[in-house]
Formats: sequence, structure tokens, C-alpha cells
Amino acid sequence: MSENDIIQEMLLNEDDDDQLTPKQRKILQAAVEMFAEKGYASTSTSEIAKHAGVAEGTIFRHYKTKKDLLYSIAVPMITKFAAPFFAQHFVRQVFNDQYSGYDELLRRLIHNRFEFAKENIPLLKIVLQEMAFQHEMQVKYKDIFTENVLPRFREVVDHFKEKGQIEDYPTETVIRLTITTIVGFLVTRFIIMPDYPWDDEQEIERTISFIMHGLEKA
Amino acid sequence: MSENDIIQEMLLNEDDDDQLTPKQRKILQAAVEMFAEKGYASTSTSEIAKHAGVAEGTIFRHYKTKKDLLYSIAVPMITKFAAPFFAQHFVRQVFNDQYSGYDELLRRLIHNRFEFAKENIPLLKIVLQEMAFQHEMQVKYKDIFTENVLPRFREVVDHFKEKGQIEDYPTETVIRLTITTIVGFLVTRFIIMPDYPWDDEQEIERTISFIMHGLEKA
Amino acid sequence: MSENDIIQEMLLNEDDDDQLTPKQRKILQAAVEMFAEKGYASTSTSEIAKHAGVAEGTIFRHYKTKKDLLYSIAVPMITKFAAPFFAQHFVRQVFNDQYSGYDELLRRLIHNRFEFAKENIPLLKIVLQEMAFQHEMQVKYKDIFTENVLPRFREVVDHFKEKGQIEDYPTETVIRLTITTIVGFLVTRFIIMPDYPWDDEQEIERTISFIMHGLEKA
Amino acid sequence: MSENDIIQEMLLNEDDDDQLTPKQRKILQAAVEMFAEKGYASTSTSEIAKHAGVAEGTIFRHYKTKKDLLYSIAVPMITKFAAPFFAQHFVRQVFNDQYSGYDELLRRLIHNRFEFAKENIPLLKIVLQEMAFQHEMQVKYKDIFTENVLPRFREVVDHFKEKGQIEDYPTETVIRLTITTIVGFLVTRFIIMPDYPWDDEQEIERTISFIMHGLEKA
DNA sequence: TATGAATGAGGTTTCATTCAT
DNA sequence: GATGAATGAAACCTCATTCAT
Repeated sequence: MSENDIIQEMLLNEDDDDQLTPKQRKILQAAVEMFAEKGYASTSTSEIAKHAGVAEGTIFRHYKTKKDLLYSIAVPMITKFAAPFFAQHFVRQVFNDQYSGYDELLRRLIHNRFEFAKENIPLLKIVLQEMAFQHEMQVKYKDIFTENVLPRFREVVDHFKEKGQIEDYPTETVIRLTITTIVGFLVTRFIIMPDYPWDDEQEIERTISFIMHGLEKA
Repeated sequence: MSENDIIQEMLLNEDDDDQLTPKQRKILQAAVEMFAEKGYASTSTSEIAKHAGVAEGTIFRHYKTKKDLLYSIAVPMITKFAAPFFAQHFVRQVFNDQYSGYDELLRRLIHNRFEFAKENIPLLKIVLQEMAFQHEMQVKYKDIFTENVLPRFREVVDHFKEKGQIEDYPTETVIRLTITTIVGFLVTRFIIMPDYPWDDEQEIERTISFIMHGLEKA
Repeated sequence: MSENDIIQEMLLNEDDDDQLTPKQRKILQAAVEMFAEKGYASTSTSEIAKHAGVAEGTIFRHYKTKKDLLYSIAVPMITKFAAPFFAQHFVRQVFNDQYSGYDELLRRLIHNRFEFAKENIPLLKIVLQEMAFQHEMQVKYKDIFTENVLPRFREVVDHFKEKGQIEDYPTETVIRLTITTIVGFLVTRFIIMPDYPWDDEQEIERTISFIMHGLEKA
Repeated sequence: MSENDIIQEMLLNEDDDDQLTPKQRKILQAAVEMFAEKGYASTSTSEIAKHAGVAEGTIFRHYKTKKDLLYSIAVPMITKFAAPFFAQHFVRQVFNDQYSGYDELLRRLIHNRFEFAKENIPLLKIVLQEMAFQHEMQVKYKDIFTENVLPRFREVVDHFKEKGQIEDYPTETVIRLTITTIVGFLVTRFIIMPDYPWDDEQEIERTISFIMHGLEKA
């Protein structure tokens, strides 16, 4: 089990405050599995209960509503997916090491998120799907993105633009192209074509190379 | 009304075979609107009927099941979105005009799909959402992609690789990066951040430039 | 069928606006019966459906919620029970005929409400029971009482107080004692002890006599 | 704390047999409060537990079923409300003191029950409501009424009828009119219009006067 | 063609009660 | 005694679909 597997993390959480009962664990596992497979709206609580080997009422002892169950799964996922940007060292390292470039950052970022995605495919699917319809999730995402991800990303991009390493596009455009390419890769790799015989190491390097050349100063 | 607006096209279709009654038109419009807004599974046929100003039974006179209604909306969309690749001139032009490059192709492609997306945002949303769960749609998409899009795309990419205009990545990788970047742009532009003050012309050019530099031979 | 039977009235209503389907009629009949017998909260919609010989869903086609069903039964009852006080002649006759006294009024009132109660026992029970908990019913009752019943009643009582026929109690007290005695009679007669061998004519006369002597000027 | 407050009495009961634990006390208080407010059937045991600050299971340690809890509250209330009629001196005094009349009895009765009602409004509400549906409560009430209240009341009324103080109505009618008027007063005073600016002393006297004149020999 | 009443299976949720701790 | 997780039956309600008109 890797440090990135947030289902495992939730399930094994040992904080005194939110100990999970064994049944609750099974409910979460079943819910993740089925929401990813059939979508939130098309999964019935009775199916979840059956899969979890639990009485249907038990679900509602722990989660007041079906939506609560979804959020208890999806919201932490959003937070965790954006987590690297919270980390102090994410930005600091860039500034401290004069020899490291945007590619170094990308490499760390992609590898990191690649491992994360690999271990959380069902959760990723759930979030991508439900983000479209669940207002509360959109809000959560927007908050995290504008408050934590965007500002730090902007600092970094501006830094490399000043160093002349990156083309003089608007910072937002650079960020969009970077994220789009990375997320596009992860979605293709793990969701659209998980069965394609990928050579992950090479594909990651090509993706980095693509972004770097795509952005580099003419 | 543009030539790209496929809802309008469906609604006004004058072929003798699939003449639409006014009620049927309203049903389709209402369904598109609500599926895009709330998702297929969370939209009830009675809501659609109410929105369309039609009796509940009327929907089932025209569409045997709710899923039929979805498919009658989504499947043509998939076909239409991939349509440019069907067009003979899409590839031919590339080979005939020795001076036109990959960027010309991209420019035509993006502009074309940009207009298309702009006029079909709700349909785009529906397809993106439901593709995840509707098997029949996945099959339809895969068929079209592997039979029509992929082969022609491959021809083109190989052509430019041979000409030395494109880096020597595997053809699939080039296609993936190209499509990912274009679709990522369209999704960001029209679905994730439709209210951002976009400078469309410039953003399109930057996107093309990003792809071109990203792929160009070192 | 008497002119007082408001269930029949509802069921046979021939206004174009609120025609009842046969099933709807059966639902209302079953609901009245069971709410009176077991109370609103202890009657399940599935029981009502079974009694009405109808699918459970049919109830909710006609009444959005179980509470809607209750109100559609109880609110007209409140209106109808207070109806005599709306009638113009209720007050006018008192003033026009100098020889008629408070006892004449009481006699007409009691006979009238007696017949009404006799034909609407289950509805009466429902209203008495649910008035305690259903806010909307309390409001409806209060509106009717303060706007229609109370002012006319006050006029009448003041009239007879001036004529010296009624003791000089506060008008509210006179009204309270009158209504309390009448309602107390009806409730005892039809709800608490419906099986007691009542001599209705005599008991009515005694009740009138009791009120008259109770209120007459010393 | 008055001698009439039967909740307090139950809660503080110090008989060895039915000592109440602090938790049990809280359960009873919460149950009384909520049954009065929302009705028995619409109050859930979990709500009671929450209000009482007790675990759900704790309720069932002390009361085998929810209905047991209701009866443990309501049945003593019925007994206590009828208690004055049990008292030996209720009847005896009437016969011993040749100068005291029916009005003296009424006065004592009303004052006594007035104070009782005032201190037990929620319980009164519960009993009035649930009497309609709870068979066991009806039986209890009927037993007490026919075995204790009615015979003594009859003795008293017959006594005053013989003395010529009361009109020659059937004894049952006299009792009905008396009780109806008293209960009607208490219900109006404490349940229907508790917020009206009552002048209790005067209203009681008027009620007595109303009954006395209503019943007195023509 | 269009309607909308009717259906019944199945959805989410509540609830009184039990029981291991 | 007290807890609260667990239960499963049953509550209210929704829904896609059918069918007589």
C-alpha cells in the first residue's frame, strides 16, 4: 500500500475523532467501487449495502444522506489531489535551487500525481464525473484551486518567465496548457485507455518534453 | 444559425423519413437542456415532459425508452464531432499542398471544432458525461475513432514525421498530445470556465503554437 | 344523501376544475376512514392504497405528499363547519324579527350543526385530532374564526345583551360558554359516547335550556 | 413545586420500588415535552434520546417499548385527574354540611382541577390526543370513570336534585353538562387559547354561575 | 397523434428495537 | 446500567413505462 492511496488512508484512519467501524469501512469501499462503475445517480443505496454486506439502514446511521456518502468520499479526494501544491517545498525548492528548471518541477509533479492517480482511479473517476453536477464539490474545488493551487503555480511560472525559460504567454495560459496536458495524460492513461500497453516512463518523459518545448521561449 | 448547430439541424431536419413533429422538437430541446444541466440519470421523463409542455406519454410515443431519447441526442453528436475527419479533403489537402504544414491542419481543425463546440455546449457536456457509463455510446465512439479518425490522423502525422516537421515520437503519442491539448482547450473554454474573459483568437493561436513547438523536431 | 355530507360533496364534485377520477374518490374515502380510525401519523400510505384498491403510486399522482392528502380532506371541513356563520341570514334574522330570542338562534345553530356533525363524524374526528399538530390547519381555523365567526357572533350577543336577555358577562365569555357547551355536546354525542342511547331531541332542548338559563339576566 | 405537578411527582418518586435514575428522569421529561408538541406517533425514540441526552438504547432499558413509555406517562395522569372523586371527603362533605350547595362543590372542583391542569398542560394534551387512539388508555379511563367518578358524581347530583336545587334533568345529562362546561373551560384556557389575557378568578366564577343558573330549578 | 391516469418496482430514508461491549 | 452500532421492516415518495380514451 502506497502513501498515496487515500481510500486506504480513510479506511485505516486512526484518529480518535473519526474512527471507522468495520461496517463503515465496507460501506465506503463498496460505494467507491460502485459510484465509479455506474455513477452516483445510478447506484442505489441498496446495491451499496448488498455489496458491503451490510443492512441498508447501516449506511444511514453513518451518512445522513446518500449525498453525504458521496461527499465524504469525493471531497477529501479533491483536497488530496491538490495537496502537493500546499506543500511548502513545492515552491521553495524552485527558488532555492538556481539550477533546477521548470522541467524539474514538471517531472516531480507528474510522477507524483501519476502515482496518486494510479492508486485512486475509481475516486478520480467519481470526482471527474460528479464535479459536473454537484454544486458543493465545485465550490470545494474552486476554493482549493484559487486559494492554494493557482497562487503558487503563478509564482512559479512567473519566476521562470522572468528567467526567460518560458515563453511570454499570459501566466494563466501557461498554467492552463500545463495542467491540461498533465490531466489529459492521466485521464487518457488511467480512464480512457487503461488497457493500452503503455510505456509509462517514456510517455511521462515525452509529455514533459512536449510541455517544455511547447512553452519554451522561441 | 450556423451550419454546426446540430440541435437545430436535428430539429429542422426535413428528410421525409424523420420529420419531427413540433412536440417532438420541444421534447428534444427540453431533454438536451436538462440532461446537460442535471445529468441523464438525474433527469426524470416527467420533468422533460413538463419543460417541453407535453404530456408524459408523448415522450414514449416518439422514443421507446428514456435511453433511446438519450441516444437519439448523443450518438449523432459523436458522429458530428468526428465529422471533419471523414471529409475527403481533410487529408487530401495535406498531401496536395506541399507548402502547408501541420500547423495549417491544426488551425483548420481547432477553428472548426471550436465553432462546433461553441454551438453545441450542452450536447458536448452530455456526451462527455454519459460516455463514462453508457456502453453503447462507448462502442459508437470507439468505432468511429478507430475506423475513421485514427487512420486518417495517423496518415497525416506520419506524413509530417517523414517530412521532418514533427519529432520522432510514436505516432499514437503525437495524436494523443494533439487531441488532448485541443480537447483540453475546448473543455476549459466552454465547460469549466465559460465565463472567463477569453481572447479566443489569441488563445487559439497560442494553443497551436504550443502544440507545434511541443512536437517539433529538436 | 344530505346536503351536509361534505365527503359526498367532495367526491361528487362536478366542477370542471376539480373533477375527481374514480380512483381519487376511493383514495379520499379510504383516507378519511383510516385517518379517523388510527390517526394521521399512524396511517401509512400503503394502507390507504390497499383500502382504496389502488396502487400506492396513484395516491402521489393526485396528492404530492401525504400531508397534502390530509389537508385536502381537513381544510374544507373547517370551512364547512363554520359555514352557517357566513350566511347572511344568520345574523339578519336575529335583528329583523323582534320576537325571536337567543334561544331561537341556538336552536337553529345546534340543529344545523348536529346534522352536519352526524354526517361527518370521521372528518370531525380528524380535524379535532390533527388541529393539535398541523400548523397550517390552525392557521386556517384561526383565520375563519376571527374573520367570520367571531365578529358575527359578537354582534348577535351584543344585540341580546342590549335587549337585556343575556347576563352582562363579557361578550367573549358568553361566546365561549355557548360554543363550549355546543361543541361539548356534539363531541360527547358523536365521538366519546356514540353508542349511548341518546334521546337527541330532548337532549338538544335540554342543552339549549341549560345555555339559556346559564346566561339569562339574573 | 405544587402538590399537583405529577411530572415532578413521578420524577422525584422515592419509593424503593420505582426509584428513577437521573437518566430515566430525563427520558420522561423529554418524552412528555415531545409527545405534547408533536404527538406520540410523530415523535421518534431517537429524538427523545437526543433531547434527554441519553443513548437510544437506554430508553429501552427502562421501557420495553415506545408504547410502554407513553403509558407510563399517560396512565397515571388519568388517575390523578380523576383523583378528587376518589377522596372520601369529596362526597361526604356534601352530605354533612346541610348549608353547602352544588356551587360550593363546583367551586372546589374547578379550582382544584384548574391548578392541576395549569401544572400539567403537556400531560393534559398528551392524554386528550392519545385517548382517541390508544385502546389501553380508553379502557383505563372508562374503568376509572364508571367505577369511581360516575357513581360518586351521581350520588351528589341526586342529592341536590332531591333538595330541589337542581333542575329535574336526567342525572347523566346534568353530569354531562357540568363536566363538559368545566373541561371545555380548562381546554380553552390552557390549550386552545393559553395566551389570551385571562382573568382567571372572574372567569371561574362566571363559569360556576353559568352552570348553576343553567341547572337550577325553573 | 396526443393525453394523463395508473401502475408497481424500486428509490432513499426512518424507526423501534436488539445486543455486544 | 449505559452505550451506540446494527438491523430490517416499513415508511414516504419517484419513476419509467403502459394504455384506454
